[in-house]
Amino acid sequence: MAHDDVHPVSLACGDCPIRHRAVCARCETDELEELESIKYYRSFEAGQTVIWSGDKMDFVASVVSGIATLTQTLEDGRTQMVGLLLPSDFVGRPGRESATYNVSATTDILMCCFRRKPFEEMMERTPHIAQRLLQMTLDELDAAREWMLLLGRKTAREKIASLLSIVARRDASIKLRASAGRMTFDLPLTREAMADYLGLTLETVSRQISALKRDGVIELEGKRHVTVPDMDRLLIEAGDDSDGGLLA
Amino acid sequence: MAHDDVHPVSLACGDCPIRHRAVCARCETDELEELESIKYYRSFEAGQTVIWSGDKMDFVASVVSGIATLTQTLEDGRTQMVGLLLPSDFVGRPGRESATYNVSATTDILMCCFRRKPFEEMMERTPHIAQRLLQMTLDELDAAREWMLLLGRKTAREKIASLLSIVARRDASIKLRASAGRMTFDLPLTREAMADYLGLTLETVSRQISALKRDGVIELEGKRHVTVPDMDRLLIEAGDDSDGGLLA
DNA sequence: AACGCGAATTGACCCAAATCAAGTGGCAAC
DNA sequence: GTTGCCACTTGATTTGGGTCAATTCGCGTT
Repeated sequence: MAHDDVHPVSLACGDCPIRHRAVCARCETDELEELESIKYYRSFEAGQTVIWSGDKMDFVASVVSGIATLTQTLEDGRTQMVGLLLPSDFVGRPGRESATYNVSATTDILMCCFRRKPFEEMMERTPHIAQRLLQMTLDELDAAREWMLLLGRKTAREKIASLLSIVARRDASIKLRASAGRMTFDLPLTREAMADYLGLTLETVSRQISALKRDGVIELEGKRHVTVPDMDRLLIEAGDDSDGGLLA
Repeated sequence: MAHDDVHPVSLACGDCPIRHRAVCARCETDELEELESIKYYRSFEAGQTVIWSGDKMDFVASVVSGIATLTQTLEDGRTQMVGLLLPSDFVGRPGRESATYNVSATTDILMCCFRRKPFEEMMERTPHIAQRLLQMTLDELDAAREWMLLLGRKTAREKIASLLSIVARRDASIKLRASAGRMTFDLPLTREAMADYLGLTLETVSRQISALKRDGVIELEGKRHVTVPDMDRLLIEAGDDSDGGLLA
């Protein structure tokens, strides 16, 4: 309902919290200055839609803070999340006129937007940007492929355990804590969003979370706050690697 | 069983059938010459494994001819295809030591391989390569996301219809024929490979193909040769867009 | 012509997850 | 403190696709 949108704030790139992880990570000072000249900030409230699939999109952007989702829909309303956007993640595709997915804010978010045309031109001239974007895109492709394995072959219980371990791992990496043994974190998603992520119904999500709780794999405080007493146990439930991914 | 591998043939890049669609598409003559110096050909027979997930991989490559698959596996043997590699598609990730997926030849294939280290160095210096690779990777990411919608939300019948329409569309684009009305093509995959692609069992694939035949959506000649009398009908069965994707 | 073999089909049965339908619990508004 | 709303839970029932098992269909070999 609210509009917010174009933001008064103008953060200097040097002070930006995602400076070293976003699409601008490899940029030199002079390149940053050029980016500054084509950037602007927009913010959205939790629940708002950032862009509708098919809409004209005259910018690309980085998520500065908060969480957003990419979703695809069949006409009869079935929806599948195809991307989870965390701080530093990139939205939009250079060279593409219109959006191919719905983008929605899950929490309040702040986005650093670049006007598309100037950004594309700059990308042609600035290998640092194209190189970084390539790296990020390859990472996303890997994530998408892992997700495909989950969607195609895992059971509901394994899907939930996988999602929990992904959130736990991410949370640990932000807080710089080891992702082993006992862990605690908040679920940034509603049951429905989890269902859309995992290709399940929200009822099944709820039941499986209850089952994992009953079996002592997780502990719950309220609906969203999760404690994992034994991370290895959770990883086994997720069905990935028997060895908690210590190698490689 | 057979070994083939390093190929005696040395095709000049100028005469290469995938010259204008592969990772080298944007390269100038001098850049091509440099690529020539680090490239070599390898061929594999249908059914052979090109690389095992986790193996050291000291090359990246383009598929020149034939079809290969990328698959991921859970320890208990459940497998999911996560990529279908057609001529001009790229295999391997610059900057990564070892393979993350199993790559197998579905038909006999020929691959144009580049030694990884020199390729990576060249990519740093040659924006044309990084730019093209970015474009290709973004396309693959889009394909992966469409695939995720299929895996997460489509019914078995819709999955089969979607796969058939993908194959039909690709076949039409190669033969430069309109992809409307009556169409005929060969399935390049076994029932099992289709099942791995779609997150189904091979029995379900077989049953749904029989059902589509029974309902007149497709006609079969042998196991592999398919005729679609009405492409629009198939697209409706696939569940994507009610309007056969005429817009955009 | 008989054999063997892998790919595919078909049937009978079963089960995990979807669907349909009540409830519960927390919290903001009046 | 009552009302209403929304996110979530839980139960009963159905069902789509998986599992197990038997054939069948090419097709190359001898």
